[in-house]
Amino acid sequence: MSDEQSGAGRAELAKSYDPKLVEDRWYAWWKEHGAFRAEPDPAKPPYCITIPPPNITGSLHMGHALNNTILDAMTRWHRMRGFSALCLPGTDHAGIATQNVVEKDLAKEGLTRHDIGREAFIARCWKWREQYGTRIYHQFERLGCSYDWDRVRFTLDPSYVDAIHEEFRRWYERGLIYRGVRVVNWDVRYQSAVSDIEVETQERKGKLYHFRYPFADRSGHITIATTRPETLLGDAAVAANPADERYQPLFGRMLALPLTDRQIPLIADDYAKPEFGSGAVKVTPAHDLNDFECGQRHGLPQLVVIGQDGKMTAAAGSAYVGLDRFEARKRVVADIEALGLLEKIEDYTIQTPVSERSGEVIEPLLSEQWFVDMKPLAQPAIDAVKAELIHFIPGRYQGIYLQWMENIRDWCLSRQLWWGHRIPVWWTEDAAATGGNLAADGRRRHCFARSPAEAEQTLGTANCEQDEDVLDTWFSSALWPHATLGWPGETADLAYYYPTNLLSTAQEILYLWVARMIMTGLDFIERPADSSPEADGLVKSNGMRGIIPFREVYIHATVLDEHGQRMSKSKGNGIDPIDLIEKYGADATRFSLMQQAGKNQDIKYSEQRTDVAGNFCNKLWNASRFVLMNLGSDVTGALPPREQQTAADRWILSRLNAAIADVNRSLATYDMDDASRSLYQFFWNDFCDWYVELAKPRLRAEGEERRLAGDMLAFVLETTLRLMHPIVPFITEEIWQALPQSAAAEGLRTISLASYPEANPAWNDQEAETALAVTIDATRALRNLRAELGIAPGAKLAAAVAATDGAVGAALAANADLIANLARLTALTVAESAPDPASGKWVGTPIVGAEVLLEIGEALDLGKEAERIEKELAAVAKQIERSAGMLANPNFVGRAAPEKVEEECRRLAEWR
RNA sequence: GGGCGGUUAGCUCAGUUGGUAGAGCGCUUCGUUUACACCGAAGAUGUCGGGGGUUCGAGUCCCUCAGCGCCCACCA
Repeated sequence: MSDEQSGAGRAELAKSYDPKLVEDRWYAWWKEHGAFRAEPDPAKPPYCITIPPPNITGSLHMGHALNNTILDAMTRWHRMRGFSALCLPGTDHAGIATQNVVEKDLAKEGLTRHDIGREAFIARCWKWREQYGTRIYHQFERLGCSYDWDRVRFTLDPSYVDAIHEEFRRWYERGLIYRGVRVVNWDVRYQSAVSDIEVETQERKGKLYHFRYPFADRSGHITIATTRPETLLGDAAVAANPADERYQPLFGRMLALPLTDRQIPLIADDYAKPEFGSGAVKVTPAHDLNDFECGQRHGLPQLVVIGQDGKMTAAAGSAYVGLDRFEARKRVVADIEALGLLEKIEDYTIQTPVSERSGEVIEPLLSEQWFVDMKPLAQPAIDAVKAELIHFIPGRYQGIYLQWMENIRDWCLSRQLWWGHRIPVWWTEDAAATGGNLAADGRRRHCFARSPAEAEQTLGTANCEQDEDVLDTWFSSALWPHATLGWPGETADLAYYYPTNLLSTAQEILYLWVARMIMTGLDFIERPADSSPEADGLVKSNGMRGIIPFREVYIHATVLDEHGQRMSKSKGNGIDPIDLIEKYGADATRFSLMQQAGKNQDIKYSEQRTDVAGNFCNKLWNASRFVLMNLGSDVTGALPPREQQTAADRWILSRLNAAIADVNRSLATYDMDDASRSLYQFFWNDFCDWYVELAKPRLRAEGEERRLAGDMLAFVLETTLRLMHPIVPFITEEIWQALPQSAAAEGLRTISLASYPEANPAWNDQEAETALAVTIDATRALRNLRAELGIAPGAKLAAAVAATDGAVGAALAANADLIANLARLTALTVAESAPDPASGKWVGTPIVGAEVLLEIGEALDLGKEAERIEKELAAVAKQIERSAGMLANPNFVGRAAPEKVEEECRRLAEWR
């Protein structure tokens, strides 16, 4: 950084704070000087966060802004506390999302991916990623995130491919990854399977159709109900509950399936619920998960009548083949009606599965896919959380996590896409092949291989091909914490930074991502049980300890718009954090987010809050400007010795100490709202409103007094800046650089590497707190008296404070300057002699431990004074009534804690 | 159908182990005291969603009802 930017020797700071002149400049400087670079350092404790990698298609939204501010604040906090703090950034290749944008690009040229072929398409994806995929990094920089950009990772990096291969190989060889024919969630638009957790259930208005299925011998019929008539063409049976007396005599009889020439049996299966409709349900094994399972129990045929393209297959019959599934639905209903088999149609609310990515109605479809057997992986992940090796914050998410993990189902891994990690499995139909595994069809063989050569070697034939599918994107993100640190290599980073400390994310990916990282971490990262701390993981059957990926999981709130609506592109109600940064600055944006980031489930974001946070930054700026303007060359910012401190000095140190303790405590528990509140109140109310005002006369003094006042101001301000820095990094750096203490900094001169304030019990000062409490109370009471009595602003009257409490009296006696200040702050004069209330020239009002008196003399407006006294009397009478009432209650006196009773006695005495 | 989180001033939200309800914004009235009008001073504003219980005492603990939101779930 050049001299004119360094701050030292600056003539004068601008009158109001302009983040634009500050933020980009400091970020560039931090980056250039490697302020956020982290290296394993045995002399320091490690602190590590691997940020949730945003999709390369993504741009910064409010959720990112919230989360990354939390991550950055935690990183900066630890870095300042002497940790080797690494916050590792990266992006996710986002299979479906990226493929979608690239396909849209192609569509503009009138092309589909099939026109250009797999290789060219993937090349286009890479090109797109180079052009747009790193935009979000710059946005993180705008936000002030102190990430180590030398370690940025992408889920398709060559080293990441190694990690994927290792993951796949281990699970494949253990038989956890298997090939299965199942009903999967089929996304018709992408023509790919999607996982259960990427399917969202929406309530949609639909119809419930009641059809009659005649018996094959024409001796009557059975009525069934369905919401998906087109699946009738694939029916393999009708089921009724075995306990259902209506159907008991009929089980085993055959029905003539309408619109087809097939006959299907009436079977008994308790999946049919007698109370629903007629109690009989049609069974379509290839197009419904329940029906599939039912079909397996009864050995029913699996007839696929809807194809991967969402159109009816040949198996649906010549009348329907090629029709879109929804068109076929209409046709089937019409044809059933024409046959006189339509009993009725009811309006019905259908729980409709919808693909989160495409918005298309999911088609349950029988297909062959790769799956992961999750149960053996889930168990350690359950045990580790139950053993509290991983903490959830807020704690309620532990239960939510456990409940889901205990009911986990197998994970469909394969996706029929091109952009992603291609499945490292090779197939052959070569009868001469001997290696690998025999597929279920008894014909093909498959094996794991990283390359064609490896496949050829394992299978024993060159006549083989790699699996066409790619892996679910979450298969790669599941490895994020350890893969970014170098796994499967045994790197220094992995040894030092793993397990990481914090994973903070949105609640909707608790299962999708968090749970899976826990499973992969515990499964893949192993350290000798005797050398690795118990808190890092669980001992496995092989005697090694499996290591957790992170110690704490913080689930942050969802940012909603000011009306409580989810922000979405389609509603157009989204707020762009970059717009906020442009308008109010990154610090204001961060501070307002932190103020709202408590343990709440959602945040209704209103721009007004950012505006207010901007005012706070301006206040910080101006108070700092005032301090800097009053520093002489003799001011070093060193804390004056205690005997040279005034009561106000000791008071502000006492308040500062409370704030330091509070902020540290709050950050440790992720109560970012409490931390922000403490900073705001300490700085604005204690420091600006009182301390700076009390310091003004001293700053106008000459010599030693002025220097001491300057040292105190600089000391408190500098400490406060360090205390605030994790939340508002830019403005604190800008001001800090201008303070005398920064010149003394060792190493790289930046607040981001300065030490974080720690609570110092020696600063607690009850006497100073008492002295200042009475000063503040008396000032307020006198101002109030002036206002209520309608005393003109210019009128100089005498004031006095008479202590009614010993400690208050002692504090006042010991600090004569406080009374002088009080007079200045209320524009009154100090009474020269002890006031004589009997003179009738004085009015008074009680405060805690004292009475304040104002010599009003002939200026007294009797009407206003009577009004004021009446109001005061009423308030006191109410207090007395309450205290007396409580003390007259034998139950209170007998059962309440003795100190509570005493407290009421004291109060009553005081009011009287 | 299960599970979870809210319901406190006009608005957005804090309220630690039960002991006289707080902040910011907004509102009213003053104020050009050379850090700040993105400011300062003073002030008004609450049956703490309803009902019941425990307790000397409940915004805080228990039960119940209402209403809002979120997550999970294979009922045609």
